Amino acid sequence: MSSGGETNGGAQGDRRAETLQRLMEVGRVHSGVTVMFHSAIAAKQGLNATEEKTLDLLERHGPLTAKDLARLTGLAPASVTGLVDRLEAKGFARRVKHPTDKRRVLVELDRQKIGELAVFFEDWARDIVAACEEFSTEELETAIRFLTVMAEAQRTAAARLSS
Amino acid sequence: MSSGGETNGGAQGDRRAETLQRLMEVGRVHSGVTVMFHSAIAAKQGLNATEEKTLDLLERHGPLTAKDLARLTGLAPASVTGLVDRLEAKGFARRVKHPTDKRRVLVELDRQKIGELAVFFEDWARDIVAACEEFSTEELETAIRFLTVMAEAQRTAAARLSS
DNA sequence: ACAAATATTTCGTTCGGCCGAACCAAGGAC
DNA sequence: GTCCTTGGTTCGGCCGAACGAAATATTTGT
Repeated sequence: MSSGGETNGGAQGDRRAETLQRLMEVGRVHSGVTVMFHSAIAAKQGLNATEEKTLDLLERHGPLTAKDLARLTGLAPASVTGLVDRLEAKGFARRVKHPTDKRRVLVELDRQKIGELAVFFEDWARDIVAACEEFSTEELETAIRFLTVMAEAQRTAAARLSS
Repeated sequence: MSSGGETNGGAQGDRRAETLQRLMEVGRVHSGVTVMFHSAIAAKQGLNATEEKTLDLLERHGPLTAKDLARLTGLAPASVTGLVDRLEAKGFARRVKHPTDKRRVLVELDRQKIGELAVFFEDWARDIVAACEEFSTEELETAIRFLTVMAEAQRTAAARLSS
């Protein structure tokens, strides 16, 4: 499938370089739009960046204790209390008793609420699917592979920056 | 290139549906990572969301007056003064005299500073290019097309949400 | 049983960023 | 020239969200 062969100094190399150039550019634009879309959704539900991030953490890890959240978000314990209060007030999460340790508080997503939220994505998803019609299934497979690789690269880059 | 043909009720349709399913999933992950990467960069330079957005506006529109910025960001005029003060203090933009109207203030990017900032992206860009080696040039062209289409869909979705 | 450790909340404070109102210029109309 | 409008800034106040320290509740260790 892949071409490889970097040592080619001719017209093919030029074409590839030019393609990469365009890819970076369109990738930049795509990133910008993605961020905008994301923050538009957040704004729509009255969530700030911290709350958004917390919901993502809960999505990925399942229920977490306040201490875990403090660690993962980088907030002080006292701040987590307020954060969870807000999420509860808005209906996105709730406190539940820890099964064994009564000191701890588990915070879990309100699946119901998250589900309702999916309505926002519906016409977007429809647009996406419609837009995909101009791609063959093989091309979509390529896109999947591509997005996977890019996601990984960005993840490591983000980690590098945060350290 | 494109397959079309939706009315096929057999195995091919199943495969395509399943592919779309995976595409949505990997797209979701990619979006999340993109947002993280973006905010990691912003944090690294001590920029908040508003400042980030403003730099993006200046990037896209070129120099803007304070009034324009107020309109485009949705901030009150008084807030724009503070915003531009911060951007100036951090070296990302500067006030310049309006050529004809002495009342107005043009805000323009500091290209120098933006350039220095590109250093942050360098090893990231290298990773990207390296990661692209496993794709043929045709596949990259497909990725470009795909990203372009997705960007457009997200742009309209974001606009729909914001209205 | 009691002391030390652990998890979370409460309380009081601080800080950043936004706003409205008042306040200067600097145009533009008459 | 005078007056009104327009573009920006200054000032004072406000609010959300973060913090540290102290308080509370529960578990663990001896």
